[in-house]
Amino acid sequence: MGDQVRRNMPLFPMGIVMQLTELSARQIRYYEENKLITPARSEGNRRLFSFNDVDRLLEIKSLLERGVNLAGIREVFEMRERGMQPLHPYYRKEPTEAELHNHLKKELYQAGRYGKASLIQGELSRFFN
DNA sequence: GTTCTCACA
DNA sequence: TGTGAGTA
Repeated sequence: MGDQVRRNMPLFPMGIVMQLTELSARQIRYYEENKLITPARSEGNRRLFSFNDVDRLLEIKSLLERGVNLAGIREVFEMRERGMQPLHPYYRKEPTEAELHNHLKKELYQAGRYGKASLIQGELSRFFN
């Protein structure tokens, strides 16, 4: 058995994953709806999460706390799966206060010009990569 | 007892 | 996102 298959082996039920990630069942199911994770199912239709699923949930939680929305997170995972770069969230460089302020200042300016502040989060995902 | 889907005084 | 209903 390779590590790859071991990582994707369906093992944990909802309750365990909730404790491991400190996310509510509601949130976990919601992220699944958005295709951020695709846990397997038991015969009784119970979700069975793999080690990778838990890992991804922790990343989702981390990105969410940094202001990235689900669409942005989807892009992050998509890029990684397309083998663009071995970018691991923990290797990613944290933006400095100055960079962040400057970036938000520009975003808010653009948002003001077009009247859509909702673009901020989507743009943010690119900034963090 | 736990998880699932669905829906919202 | 929380929460309650009614199941499996």
